[in-house]
Parts: sequence; C-alpha cells; structure tokens
Amino acid sequence: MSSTEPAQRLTRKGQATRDRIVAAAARLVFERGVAGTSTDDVQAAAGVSASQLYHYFADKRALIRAVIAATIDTVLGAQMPQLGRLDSLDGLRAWSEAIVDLKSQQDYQGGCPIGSLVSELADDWPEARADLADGYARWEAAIGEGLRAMHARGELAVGADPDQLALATLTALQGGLLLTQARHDTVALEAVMDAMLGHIASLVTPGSG
Amino acid sequence: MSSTEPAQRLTRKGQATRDRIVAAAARLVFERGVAGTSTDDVQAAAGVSASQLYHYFADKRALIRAVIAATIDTVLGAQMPQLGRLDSLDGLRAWSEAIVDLKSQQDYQGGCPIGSLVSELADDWPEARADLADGYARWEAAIGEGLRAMHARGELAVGADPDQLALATLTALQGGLLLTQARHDTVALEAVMDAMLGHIASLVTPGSG
DNA sequence: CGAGTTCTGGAGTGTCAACTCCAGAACTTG
DNA sequence: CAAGTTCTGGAGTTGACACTCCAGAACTCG
Repeated sequence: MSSTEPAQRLTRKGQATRDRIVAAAARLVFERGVAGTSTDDVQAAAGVSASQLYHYFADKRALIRAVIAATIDTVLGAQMPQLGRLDSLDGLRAWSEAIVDLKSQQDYQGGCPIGSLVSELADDWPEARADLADGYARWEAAIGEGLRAMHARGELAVGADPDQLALATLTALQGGLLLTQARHDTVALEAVMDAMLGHIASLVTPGSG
Repeated sequence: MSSTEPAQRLTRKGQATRDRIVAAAARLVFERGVAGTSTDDVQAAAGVSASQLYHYFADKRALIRAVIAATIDTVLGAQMPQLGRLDSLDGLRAWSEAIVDLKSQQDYQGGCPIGSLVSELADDWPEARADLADGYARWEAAIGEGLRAMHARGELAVGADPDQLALATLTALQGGLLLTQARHDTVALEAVMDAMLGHIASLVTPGSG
C-alpha cells in the first residue's frame, strides 16, 4: 500500500505474528478508538511482547496505518456478496437491508469502522486521511459499477448521473451509520436509505427492472 | 441540562471563569477530540490553574458533559438564521448552501462537532450518547417543523411523511460532513444534499412553491 | 551442520496525563 | 465592617503509556 515501511524480510512465522498483531489491534481500535487502544492492550490481545510489537512496527502510528488498511479491506470484503449485485433496485435494497441487519446484530455500536477512523484521525494526520479517502473511493467505485450498468442498459434516466448517485448513496449510508451509533436504533439509517433508494427508483425508466 | 452537578452557588466572577473554561475546552475538543485535549491544555487556553478547573468540575468527564451541551447549543445556534426558514425548497437549498460554504471556510476540517463526539464517545459512555442523541433530536425537530408546515399547506404530497424526511435529511447531512472531512472537499456533501432535496422536490405538489 | 538473520522475553526508562492539597486572596452578605 | 463562602496559585502525587535494550532462542539457507 505505497507506505513507508523498509519492507524487511519476514519469516512465515514472523508474518503470522505480524498478522496477529494487526488483527488484534484492528478489533480493539474498532471497539475503543485509536486513542483508547494502548500498545499494551494490543500486546495482551495478540499474545505478544513489547519487543515483538516494535520489531514489526516502527511506532504506534505505523501500526495504525496497517490497521487502517486492514479495516478497509475487511469492511469492503464483508459486503462482497452484496456489493457485486448493485445493478438493480432489488440488489440495492438487499444490500441496504443487510447493513441494517448487521448493525442490529452489533447492538447499534461502532458506526462505520472507516468513518470512525476519519473522525478521529483525518484532521491531524494527512497520510491517514488520504488512506481513508482512498478506501471510500474504492467503496464508491463498487457502488458506481452497479449504477453505471443500470444506466448503460437504459434502466436509468439518461439525465441521471450514476457516479454522482453512487457517491450520494455512500454518503447517505455513512450518515445513517453515525446516527445508528448515536440513537441506538436503525430508524435514521432506514429513513435515509429509503429516501436515497426512492430517489434512485424515481429515476428508473418505466417498464424496466 | 438534567445533569448530575450539585449546583453550587456561583459568583458572577465564578460563572465567568466557568464559562471561559467550557468555551476553551469546547474549542480544543472540536480541534483535537476529547482524548487529544488534556486538562493542562484547557487550563492554558482558558488561562486558569488546575485548582480552578477542578473547583468547577468534578473531573474531566464532568467538563466534557458541559462541552457537549455547549457544542450542541453552538451548532444549532449557528444555523438559527437558516434553520427557521426550512418551509420551502428555496429555504432548504439556502440552508444547505450555507453549510457547504461554512465547511469551505473551515478548510474542510472537523466534520460535524456533534457527529465527532458521537463517534468518539457513544460506545462507551451512555450518558454522553444520550445527550448527543437529544441534540440530534432537537435538530431533527427544527427541520421537521419546516417540512410539516409545507405538508400542512398542501405543498407536499399527502403520502409524504415530513418527519421521516426530516430525519433522512439530517442523516444525509451528517454523512456529507463526515465525507467532507475525509475527502477535503464538499463534493460528497453537495451530492447527497442534491439527492435529498431532489427527492423532496419530487414530492412537492405541482403548482405550489 | 553451521553461519547469519530473524524473532522473542523481560525488565526498564522518561514523559505526560489526571487529579489532589492547602493556604491565602477575593468576594458576598448581613 | 466582619464573618462566611467562594475562588485561586502553586507545588505535589500517582499511574499509565509509548518506547528501548539486550541477550538468547528459533529459524533459514547454503
């Protein structure tokens, strides 16, 4: 990921240890935020010593960079089943419902892992902000792919801009996840996704879908 | 605001000192987050000593509770000119544009002060989460007032639910502010507000507005 | 098998954060 | 003005946190 690491050689076992550290750190950071996660906490959760952690990462910031990359991959990966089928209203609705269900299972905690990192890090860490913005760009592109397919098939009004709709949909989703965290329910998330998908539906050409 | 303070007597000067502390803390918290703001920082910014800070607040959490209340009042207060006139499409557009302009002036930094606090505090501090959810409820109600007025005047389709639209609009705005912080531009914010206001416009009964 | 590299345990260091204590100054009120 | 309360300065305490050091174990590769 175009980072600053000197890319040292890693033994198979070393790679496993490093992965274990990142996975443990990512889980803790999602639960408590970056500032709320100490390197001691990560060591305990990953079952490693301080020297191990600092063998693989120059400092806490380097670890958090790795956590950011892992988090983005996890978030996008978790949606893959749904994310590839966003080229119809039914597909969009199924995707939206899957996210609502997931948040209910998570007791409405945590918001979007990417969004939480943005909120904590973006202002005073430009590199982290750029990594996270890239993650959003990948997400937006995946949504845009489905909408562009609909548009190309003539199912969306010619005047509609599928890329702009994709960005708006992702943005609405982010707001919905934040309000879910604040309200401890999915009412706002459902309301905003209903509105966005309703808006898209109003752009569907009659007779298609 | 329905808090746990014993409500001691405050001298006029004492009140001024307390206000100075809260104002300084609120500014720092907006810039650096709660975890990134030390009580020493607040003391320096407010020009007070440690004993003063702890004379007015039992601990840091009590101070942050006060910061939350002040932040909500500031955010809602700052929009008052626009927030009272959301009973027309033009009013909604003016409000949206004012927020876009504000974020440009702020160099796309900071997101929504309320949203940032939600992201940092909601999961592990129930009282703070409830305070912030109340803030959102006040905001939502202000938007709903305008939309309900339009609905009552027959300018919105009878089937439209102004309260649900208000919640969706606030939620979309929150997502837009988060993406503004991530992307360092207002493209996503404008896209999602365009979509939401376009959706509302499609519910306006022909011949009105 | 043996030399060179990677990996790990454990104990330690310096800094900074939240919070405390107390005595005296400033203010309020009768 | 006097008694009582509120307010303030300054120095101190305690704990947590990021990070370091070094010696030895484990691993790789010819």
